[in-house]
Amino acid sequence: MRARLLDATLELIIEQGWSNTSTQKICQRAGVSRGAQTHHFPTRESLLIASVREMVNRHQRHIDEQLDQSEVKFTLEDFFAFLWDATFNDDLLTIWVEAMVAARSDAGLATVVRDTDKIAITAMRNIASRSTSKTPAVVDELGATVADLIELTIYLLRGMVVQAGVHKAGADRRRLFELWRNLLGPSLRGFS
Amino acid sequence: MRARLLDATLELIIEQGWSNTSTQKICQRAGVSRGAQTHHFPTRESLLIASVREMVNRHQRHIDEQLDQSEVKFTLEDFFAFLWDATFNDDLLTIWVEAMVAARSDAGLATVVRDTDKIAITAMRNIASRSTSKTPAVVDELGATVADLIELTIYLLRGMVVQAGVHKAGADRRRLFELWRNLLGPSLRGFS
DNA sequence: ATTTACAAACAGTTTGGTCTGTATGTTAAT
DNA sequence: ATTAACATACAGACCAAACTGTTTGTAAAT
Repeated sequence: MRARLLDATLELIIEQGWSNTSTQKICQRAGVSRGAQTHHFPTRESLLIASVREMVNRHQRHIDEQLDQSEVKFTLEDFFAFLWDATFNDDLLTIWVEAMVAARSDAGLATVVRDTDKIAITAMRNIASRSTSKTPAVVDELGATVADLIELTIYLLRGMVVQAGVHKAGADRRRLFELWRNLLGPSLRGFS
Repeated sequence: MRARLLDATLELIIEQGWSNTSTQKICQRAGVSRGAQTHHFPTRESLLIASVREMVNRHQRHIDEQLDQSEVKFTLEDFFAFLWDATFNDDLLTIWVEAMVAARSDAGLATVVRDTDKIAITAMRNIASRSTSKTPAVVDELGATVADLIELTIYLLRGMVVQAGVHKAGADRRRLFELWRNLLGPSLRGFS
């Protein structure tokens, strides 16, 4: 029942956006009474936050499985492919951007988002470290670290997600992302 | 009176976000009766859209002035500095991101945003062409064009804006952006 | 005299949160 | 073994607030 509520919430955030996701719509879609909802989640905010947390957790578990599987061979190519998938073959980042934008004008939500965001970014770093050599220190003469490049890439993808919300066609985005990966090539060479 | 409404609208979008910007609040802040508001802008959407248009136009005028002034000396460094300013020393992009995210779940708004977005991006391209040599064709062996690099940069900045909404501190963002500029350097070398 | 600019009340809907009620346990006492 | 006390999970009505859009009214201007 909790699960049904969380699922319905995520669906609605995707379809109608953060602010158009009301508790009433959620209950209707989940086939749950409003009473049951308030029992499990006394406020709207707690429900939305819980749903986002749930999604992040699911994704995290999914990642862990995938990592445990491939164990050895995990190149930088793989890492970029992974980032792309997580961004555009999944609604994770769309929901996350919705949450971040909503958090800008909601102090309570902002603290939650801040914390989860840091966790997510360091998770990315850890994944990347599996595809690089042991010490992810300075990479090139510019003073860039692998962490920096990952952070830039994440920002880029977020910007692309915002764009994708309006311009559905994505062939060009794909090309641009590969271009970016190639631009990073020189800085990352010697690592993979 | 129209102007007062538009100003109040933009202020509220900044402070409280797109969806929390109601016509009532706008009227209250602008010191305008609700009757006057409905006279000039019959629907909420028309008012919000008009305010965004107004902001884009103001910015455009501002750009034109600045360009007419500097006329000759306008390097790529200048261009990146300009982009940074337009992004973080101005609320333009914050509002624009709010609009884009809202447009994802509002078909009517989406068409407006799409059009304005294309105009804005080509405007950026034109500005950049003032700092590059005449033919902005393929730049390097990767097949990147100047337009591609600009588009990537705009996406990056959008992602950073989303981030900035939650993490106010921006020293690190500044550093990352300069790193980005330097990464693009090799591809742009020979142009400025 | 007719259009324009503004004012203000109103209607209808939607919202989030509260409140009361009910059914199903579960524990503890006798 | 039965009863009393309490907790949990759900249902649904209710409410005050906020919202958008409409409508009616008024004053000024051309």
